[in-house]
Amino acid sequence: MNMVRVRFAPSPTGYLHIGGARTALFNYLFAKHNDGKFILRIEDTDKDRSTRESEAEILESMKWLGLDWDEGPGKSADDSLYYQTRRLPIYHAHADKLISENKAYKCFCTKEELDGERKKAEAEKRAFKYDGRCGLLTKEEAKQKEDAGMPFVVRVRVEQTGETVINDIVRGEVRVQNSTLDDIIILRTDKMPIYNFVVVVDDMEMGITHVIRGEDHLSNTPKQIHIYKALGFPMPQFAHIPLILGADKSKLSKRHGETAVLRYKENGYLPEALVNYLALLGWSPDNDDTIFSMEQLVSKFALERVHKSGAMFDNKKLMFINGVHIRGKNADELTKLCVPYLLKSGVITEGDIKNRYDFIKHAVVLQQEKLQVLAEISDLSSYFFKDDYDMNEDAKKVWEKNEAERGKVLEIFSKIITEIGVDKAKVEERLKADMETAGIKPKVFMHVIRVVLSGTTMGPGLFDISETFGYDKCMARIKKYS
RNA sequence: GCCGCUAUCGUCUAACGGUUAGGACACGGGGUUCUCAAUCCUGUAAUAGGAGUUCGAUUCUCCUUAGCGGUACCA
Repeated sequence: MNMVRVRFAPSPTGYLHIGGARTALFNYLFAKHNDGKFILRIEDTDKDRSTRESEAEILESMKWLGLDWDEGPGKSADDSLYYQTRRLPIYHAHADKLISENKAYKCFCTKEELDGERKKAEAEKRAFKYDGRCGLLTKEEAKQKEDAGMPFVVRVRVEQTGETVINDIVRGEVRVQNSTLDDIIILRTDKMPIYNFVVVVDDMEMGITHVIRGEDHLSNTPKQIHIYKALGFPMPQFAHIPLILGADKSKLSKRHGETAVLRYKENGYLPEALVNYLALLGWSPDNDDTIFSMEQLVSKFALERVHKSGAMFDNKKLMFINGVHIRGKNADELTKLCVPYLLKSGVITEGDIKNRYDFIKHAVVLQQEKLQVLAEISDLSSYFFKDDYDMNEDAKKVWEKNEAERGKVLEIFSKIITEIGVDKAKVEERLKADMETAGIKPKVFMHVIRVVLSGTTMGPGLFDISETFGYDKCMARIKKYS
C-alpha cells in the first residue's frame, strides 16, 4: 500500500472545539497506526470570518492534545503551502482548465436572483435546484456579458443522469441520484474559491489518501466526487465519522456548554484523559479496556471499528477517566500540574513554590486519589496553606456535639506531639493507646482533631495531615480552639 | 419540503445468523475505614415498532416511526 497521508483541515473561524479535536485525533491515530503522515492545513477561504487569533488557538490546542502534525504550519520552509488563501493561483489554474475543457462555465445569475427563486420554491414546497441556464449560453453570449462587466461565479457541470456512489470505510456504499445535484459553484464572484473545490484540489495536490471527517460532510461528498472526476484526479478513500452530540442529541455546539478544547485545559483536564475519552466516542477497542495512553490508541486504532451513530458527550465519564489519569501521575508530575491552579486561586504564592515546594507536594499528593479535575485542588487543600479559615457547618456540628470530650482530646493530642513529634505511625499508635486509657472512642477523638486541624469533616487520613503540617502548625491550630 | 445518515441499558459501547445480550460511566446496596475519596464485591437497567428470509434474527431485506445531518457565492 502507498504511504498513508491524511489531513485535518480546520477553518480558523473560532477555537478548536471538541468535535474538531476528535476528528483531528482519528486522523492522527490512523496516520500513526499506518506509519503515515498527518498533515495540517488551514482552510481560510472564508476571509470574513477567519482570524489569526483563531488559528493560533487551534494550533495551541492541537499541540496541547499531543496531536502534532508532520506537515503544515511551522513544519516546512514555506508555510504558505498550507494556507488556502496563499494558494489561490493553483485553484485558478484548475478552474481555468475546467472552463477551457467546457467542464465548467461562468454563471452570471446574481445571488439575489437565485435567492428569490429559492424562496419561491420553498413557498411552493418544491426543492430548489439551479437549472444550469448559464451553462447553455453560447461562447459569444457569455463573452458579451463578461465584457459588459457582469460579475460571475464559476460552476462545474454535473451529469444529471445515473448515480454517484461513495465508498465509505465506515458507512459502506452511499448512493445519491445525480439528478438531485445542481451545477457546483467553485469560484465566487470575487474569485475566491469555494470549499468543495479547494478541498478537492488540495487533497489531490497534497497526496491525501484517506479523507477522514465528520458525518456532516457526507452530503458534500457526491459534489466533491464530481469535481474529482471533472479534474481527472484519482479518488481518495472516504471515512465519515459520527458526530458528537449534546444532551439534546443535536450536533455539539456552544449552546451545550463548554466546547473549546482550551477551556478543558483551564478547567483541569489532562490532555491524555481528553484524548482517551474522545477516542472512545465512536471508536471501540476489540476488548473491554477503557483506559488508554496515546501510544496504546495508536497501536489499536482501526477505522473499521468506528461506529456509525452519533455519540452524546458525557462529562461524567470524562471526569472519571480524568481521575484515573490523575491517579497515574507521580508526585512531582502532579505537583507541577496543580501549582498553576493553586496560584490562580491565591492559595499559594510564587514564593511558596521556591520556599515550600515539598510542603506543597505533600499536600497535593494527599488529595491525589480524590481529584477528578486539577482545579479542585485549591478547594480541597486550601487549609494546608491558609490559617485564617473558619470551621464549615459540618465541622461545627462535630465540634459542638463533642463538647464534653473535646478539651481532653486536644490536651492529649498536643501532649503527644510535643513529646514524640508528628511521625504518623508513632502518633497513631500512641494516640490510640492514650485515648483508650482515657475512655474516648476513636470516632470522637479522630473527628475532633480533624475539624480543629482542617476546619472540615472530610479529607486525607488524619495522621497524614498532622505529619504534613508539622508540630508548629498543629499546635497553632489547637491553640485557636483551646 | 427534498436528499442522505442513524437506531442495543439513562450515557458510551460489545456481540462469524445460535450468548443467561457482555463491559464501562452514572445510579443503588454491601465490605474496608477516623471522614470524604480510592478500592473490592454486588444490584437495577437495553436490542424503537411491524412484516419478511431462516430450523433460528440484535445481526440480512423491506416498510413505519423517531432523531440527526445537509440543502449557502460557510467550512
